[in-house]
Amino acid sequence: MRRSSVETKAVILAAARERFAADGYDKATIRAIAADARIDPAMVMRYFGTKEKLFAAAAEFDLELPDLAPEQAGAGLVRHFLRTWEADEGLQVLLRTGVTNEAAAERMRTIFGGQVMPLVIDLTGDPERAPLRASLVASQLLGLALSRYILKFPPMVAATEEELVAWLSPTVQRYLTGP
Amino acid sequence: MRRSSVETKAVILAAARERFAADGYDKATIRAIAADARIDPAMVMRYFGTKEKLFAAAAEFDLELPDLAPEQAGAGLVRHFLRTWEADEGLQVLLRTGVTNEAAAERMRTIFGGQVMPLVIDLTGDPERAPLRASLVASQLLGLALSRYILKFPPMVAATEEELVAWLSPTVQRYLTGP
DNA sequence: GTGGATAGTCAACACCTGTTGGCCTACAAT
DNA sequence: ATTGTAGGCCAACAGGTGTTGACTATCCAC
Repeated sequence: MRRSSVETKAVILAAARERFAADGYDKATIRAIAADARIDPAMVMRYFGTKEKLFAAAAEFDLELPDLAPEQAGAGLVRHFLRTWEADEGLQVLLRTGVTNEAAAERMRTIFGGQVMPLVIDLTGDPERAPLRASLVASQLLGLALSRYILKFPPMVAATEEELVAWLSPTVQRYLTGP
Repeated sequence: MRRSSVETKAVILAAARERFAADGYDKATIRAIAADARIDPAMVMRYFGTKEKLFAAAAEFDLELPDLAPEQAGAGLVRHFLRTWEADEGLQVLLRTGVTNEAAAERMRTIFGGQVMPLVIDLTGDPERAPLRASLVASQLLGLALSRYILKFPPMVAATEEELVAWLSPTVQRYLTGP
């Protein structure tokens, strides 16, 4: 079969995102990704050069935080995070591999540091405690993702979005703006 | 050199715990563990049979939750968790590999489900919501470990034990006994 | 129709993995 | 001193990994 270059590249990237998200960096082999894309492993190298570059492309990700009213920032963040996680595999890719891969961990740090911190400063006007506040928020949000989507604690899997928002919002709100 | 059988086995196990804790299951190779223990890789197989069995031995772990007064359960849990994490590599081993390994994830579920849930029932007398409460506690505690020890968010690394306890206790306390 | 570019395949490479069996070698009991 | 046992090492296996280069097949422009 013969496809256009950009089409094939997109197919490979989609397969890579799925595999990386499901298995992490090491277990997601080039051969498996190529098989998913119904293509020869050599094509993956042709289009992306190296496994690391393919990973970098697959882990492209942006939190895209919306504007949030100060008193609803906690609830808004939790809800936004849950939906982003389910809509975009990028976060899952990063978490699954960030645990054993320093480069992915670094990206995680810049994503949360770089995107949540400005929100905190905007909400509190206090740049000094903003880094810690942002990290606390990240700790709860990533703990949520870990227990619900990765480790799959049954009660977390069974909970509805609204239940989780109700339980976690006060926590996140306090980390953002509380004493 | 010649050591006693039990001695060598202990040396191997110690090296394995370190390697698994630092690198996770896949990247911690038998050869690397053997090199750390200054021994031939074949010895590892001789004493533990297989890599999976070696991992099972290295991931042996118990939370050993203490008795906690109801109104200090949150603070007590956070402090106990932090100290356990730093004293025993078992938790780190489990988290690093549970992210990409179903067997380790299962152990994680039974450890937190099986040990935190009774505490919740004891504190609240409400068995119905106990599983969700325990999972929420786990989400925050594991999120703490993830951001501080694995992803190494700088503000979380820099924070003192007391600061972290102060920030996280209200959260954990509310998950345990709050509305 | 013919040429050249471009999508795709194949087979092999060098390396690393867990795992195995045979071979030493030091010790303790006889 | 001899022997049996148990700790330890070596070399190799079979399979899987990322990566490479030569080769084929298809399309489009002329």
